[in-house]
Amino acid sequence: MGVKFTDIIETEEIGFKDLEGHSVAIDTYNTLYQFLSGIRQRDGTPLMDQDGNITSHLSGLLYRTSSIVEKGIKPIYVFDGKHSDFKTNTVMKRKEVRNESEKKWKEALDEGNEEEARKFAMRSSKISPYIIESSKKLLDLLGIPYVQSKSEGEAQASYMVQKGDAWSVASQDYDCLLFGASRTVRNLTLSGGLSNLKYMELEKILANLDLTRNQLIDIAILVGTDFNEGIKGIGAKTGLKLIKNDSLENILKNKEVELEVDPDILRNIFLKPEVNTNYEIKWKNVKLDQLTEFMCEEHGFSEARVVSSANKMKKLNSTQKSLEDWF
DNA sequence: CCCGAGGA
DNA sequence: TCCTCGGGG
Repeated sequence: MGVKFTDIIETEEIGFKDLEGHSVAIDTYNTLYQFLSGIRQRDGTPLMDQDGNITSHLSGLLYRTSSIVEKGIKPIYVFDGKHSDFKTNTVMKRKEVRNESEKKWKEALDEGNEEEARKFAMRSSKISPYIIESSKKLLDLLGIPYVQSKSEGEAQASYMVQKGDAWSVASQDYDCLLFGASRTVRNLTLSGGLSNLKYMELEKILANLDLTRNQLIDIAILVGTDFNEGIKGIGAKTGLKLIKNDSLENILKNKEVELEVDPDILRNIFLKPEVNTNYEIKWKNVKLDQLTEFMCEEHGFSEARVVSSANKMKKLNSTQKSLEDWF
């Protein structure tokens, strides 16, 4: 979900050409959730193999990854580690919504209401250990690097951009700005003939709003994040006005309200997140035999489609090889 | 969500 | 070349 900043943050329209040659650290949790909720039949049933294992995420991951590689983008997938204790409430709430939605999905199915069924099926999606493991296996076979975070995936991805190990983060959430990612790309999808890519640059956003990153974080804390509830009645616009004129501590004192967590602890979640600094980013060749074995034999995918996707992956190695040949 | 066939 | 739509696993 992330912090609700839509009302105060402008995004730039960009095209795939603007990302050509760049590496992108992808918020995997975000991406898998999109696939699991979106890739379904009309009545909400996800794609499944002959044994009943869900394959929606493998479908999405294979086709999207190969397509963005074909466009000259170099993906790095970043997986979540252990979430912060302060996120427990958010995680519990999401779990409750999932369970409720699963019930309502079944009910709608019994009533023969496909549209309703699909809506609730989408909300019932959950990322199980099987989903994670099978996704990592597919990435291995495609030769795409992935990095395991110690905490939030977005924190890790943002760190990698700060380090210069990735050019941009790809996520739907605004949280990466709080984590200090200088560049964030939204809607890194292929859907629709014309792409709907959006771009955010932290420096520009801060300059336009005339804020520091610390102030942006304080606005988020007032509005509410995955780690705290926020203050009732304060949205992005109000939060912006308040923080421009006063400190978070003073605002709270004047309003005679308290946060459930100490502000400095919340600030440090964004300013000093636990990250993995020991990772290797290397794009390798597709392991075609193992890929078809895994995707076609084990999970029932069409061989023609898998081979066609594998062919798109050659773009990565061709650009790398030509560089090696040069030196 | 993404693919690909087929029509405009 | 663009768009729609049915099916994918």
